[in-house]
Amino acid sequence: MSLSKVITRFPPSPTGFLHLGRARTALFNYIFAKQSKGEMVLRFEDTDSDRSKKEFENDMTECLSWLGIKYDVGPFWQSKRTDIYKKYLKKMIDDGFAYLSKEDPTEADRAEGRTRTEVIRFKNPNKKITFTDLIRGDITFDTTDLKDFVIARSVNEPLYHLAVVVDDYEMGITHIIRGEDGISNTPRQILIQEAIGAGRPLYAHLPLILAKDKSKLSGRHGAVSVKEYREKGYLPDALINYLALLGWNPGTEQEIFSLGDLIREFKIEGINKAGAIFNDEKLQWTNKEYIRKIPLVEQTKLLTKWAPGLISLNTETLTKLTPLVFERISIFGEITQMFNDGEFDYLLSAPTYAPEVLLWKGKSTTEEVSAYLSKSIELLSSVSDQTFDRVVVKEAIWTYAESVGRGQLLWPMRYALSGREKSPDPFILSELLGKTETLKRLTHARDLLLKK
RNA sequence: GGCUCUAUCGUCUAAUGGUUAGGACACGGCCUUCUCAAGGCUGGAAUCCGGGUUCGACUCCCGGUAGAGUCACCA
Repeated sequence: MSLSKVITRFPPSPTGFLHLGRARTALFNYIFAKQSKGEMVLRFEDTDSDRSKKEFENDMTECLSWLGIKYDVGPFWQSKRTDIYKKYLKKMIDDGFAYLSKEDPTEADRAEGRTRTEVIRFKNPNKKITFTDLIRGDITFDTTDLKDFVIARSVNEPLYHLAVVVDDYEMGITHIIRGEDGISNTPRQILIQEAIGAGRPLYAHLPLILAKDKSKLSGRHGAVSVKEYREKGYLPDALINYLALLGWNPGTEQEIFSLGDLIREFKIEGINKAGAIFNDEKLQWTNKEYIRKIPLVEQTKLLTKWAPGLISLNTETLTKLTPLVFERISIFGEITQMFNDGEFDYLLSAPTYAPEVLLWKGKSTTEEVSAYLSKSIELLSSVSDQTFDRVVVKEAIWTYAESVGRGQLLWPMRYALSGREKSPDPFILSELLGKTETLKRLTHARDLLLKK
């Protein structure tokens, strides 16, 4: 039992937008730190100045905050810590753990612009290293295969492994929770730890998030950044929920977890060993579960946010429309899609259509349908416009509709109101449009048939 | 290729020596129904292969096979 406080870290290199795999790593680090009453450090590993961009740093900070993943310490920038690395580098050289190595650039090196003639290499003791992974158990490597690897271009230009080890040591990191692709980096880093006299943190290597082809999920697989999922209209809580369950489960049949639930119930031993394929459909289902729990007023705001063209509708209509939309979408982007597909056009203006479409399955004649419409107009006219809602409208025409065959009336009625083959039912449409507009559209349809 | 990791329905997973191998997503069918959804009911679908250990292996051991990760003066 260690008495020291748990300190985890999330060390992205700002060379791209925050992607799902890294977000999940951050999530596990955060959850683990929180449930241990510990802290998480944020550190930008930007020693590669060519590839690191401020834009990506900002994206990472924003997405983390959007997801609700908070860091307690930092952020740190490795590019600002050169002096610290320099100190360790010099000591390692003095102690004989590293040395200046004369390099003779090969043809390939020259092609890649490596013309440096001196670098700092680690003096490999060539031994076997065994470390315990919290998820996988003992893992042994023979470091001989690593040769005398380069740890810095010069004392002022440290490379990844050196910077990581020094930082983890200086920042008091107790647990390194990272992706499985970090396993092969571990022996190198342990070697450096031993050289600088740092203790060994505990390791936990998470299974990778895989694409459909079972390879590591990456940019070439399409949308993989948190930013893109945010823009598609996913909820942060749903993304968190899905990501957490990809590779971890509580052993119960519970599928929905808030961040708080996760902090409470997470057990690092419950993490799986095998990589997991990222499945958009399950994510969508998860998102849908969350979307449904949003209060109506909030949903209505969301509706106009994702379909600004609806803003001209009055509040009452929007409020009635909201549940109709939310019962069929999984992500907010579908609202925009529906709007662009014209699914709400009937609310904004009277539809236009060819009169023939009013004949249900072609089983009735123009004369019959116009008569059905005339009768329904007559029936609806007697309904008070104060109580013109879906229940009353249904009551008013139901008996008649049954007598002529429901579809014979309901189909042309719905089509006359919406101008679409797929839409809410005619009763809801009537309520949405109001008595005046409903009668106007039905009359128009009837006249269209008579003229024919 | 070397090293390392992994292996239960199509996918995410439960079952840590004894279950008709469970759940979720997805898919099929039925009900409801003027359409599209939603909802209810329901169905099909898995322990990679071969040896052990054991009264008994999804589970433990060994060997295959397959997949993945990693092998930079990137991180």
